[in-house]
Amino acid sequence: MSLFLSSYENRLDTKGRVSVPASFRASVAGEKFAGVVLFRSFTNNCIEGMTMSRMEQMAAATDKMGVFDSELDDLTAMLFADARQLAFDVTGRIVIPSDMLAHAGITDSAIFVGRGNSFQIWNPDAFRTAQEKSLNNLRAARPNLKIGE
Amino acid sequence: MSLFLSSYENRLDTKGRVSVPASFRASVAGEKFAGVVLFRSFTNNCIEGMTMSRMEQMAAATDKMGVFDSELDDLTAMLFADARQLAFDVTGRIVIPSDMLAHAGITDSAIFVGRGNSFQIWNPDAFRTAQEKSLNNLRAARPNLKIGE
DNA sequence: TAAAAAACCATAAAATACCATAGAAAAACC
DNA sequence: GGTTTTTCTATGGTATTTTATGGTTTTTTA
Repeated sequence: MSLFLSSYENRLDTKGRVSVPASFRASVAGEKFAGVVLFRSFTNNCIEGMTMSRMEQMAAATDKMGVFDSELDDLTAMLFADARQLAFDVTGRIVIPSDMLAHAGITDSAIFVGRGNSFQIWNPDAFRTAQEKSLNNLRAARPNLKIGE
Repeated sequence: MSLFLSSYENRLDTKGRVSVPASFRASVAGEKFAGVVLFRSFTNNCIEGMTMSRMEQMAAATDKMGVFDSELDDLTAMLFADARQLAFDVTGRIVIPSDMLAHAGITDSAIFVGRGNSFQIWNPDAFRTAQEKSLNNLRAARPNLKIGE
């Protein structure tokens, strides 16, 4: 799987269909499941997206914690119960379930935002506002990221 | 076996028949037993469900515990004595035994909840309450799940 | 033989596949 | 380098299939 990069704004049609950006589809190409897995973000009013194999990695991780371990119980409950697997149609579109659209406040168009190993889907205006805020936070905080050791 | 994802609410008819969600049936497709194994959850008022091969994995896992471990006695009693294997009918329905329905408080409709390598069956209202609680726990705890090593 | 379980049949709604097209991007060409 | 041709992408509409669900009949079993 190659990285999900850049942002693409696409329109939803009357049936809620929306094209997954071609570049994102290319990132999924080669996976055994030709589509994506979506779930509602816990932290933002947006939708989280990833490949099925990444989801399977998470399932494998929970197996290592013991079947009756309660620690990750809440997380896996939310993650798997809320997740939806959506296959691409012939032209590379998916239908985003209405509860997810509601959660993200998406109506007629959505923006797909690359996040490396995963991506997010936002209401375009909400995304731009959030980006502005992130930028201001960064300017205020001046994070001390070091690349060289 | 592919993952059990998402949640689906289905109705029970007068004979107690209920459709197993198509996507869950797809997850079972290819297994040597065309159906599911159910047992009463000991952590929640719900029903645990999985494939037969997953059940066999659990049997293998119990072998790793001490043969005269008293915990093992209780566990195997619940796991294997309580378990029922239910085959799909032609349209993909099963009849959930009445003692299990009683344990989960299910009457006229049930919600099938994906949990990755397994799934659960809940009374819909009870499930929504439990999910709400899980979400609140998550927001309070901010779990730090790492996929990459 | 009566009751329970399984197999069979039917259908409306929802999901999915199919077809078509205009514009944008990429490639080929002069 | 600029122009033409081709390919690809996003998007719209229609047709087909699948799914969930109800009811009836046949078979099993106790």
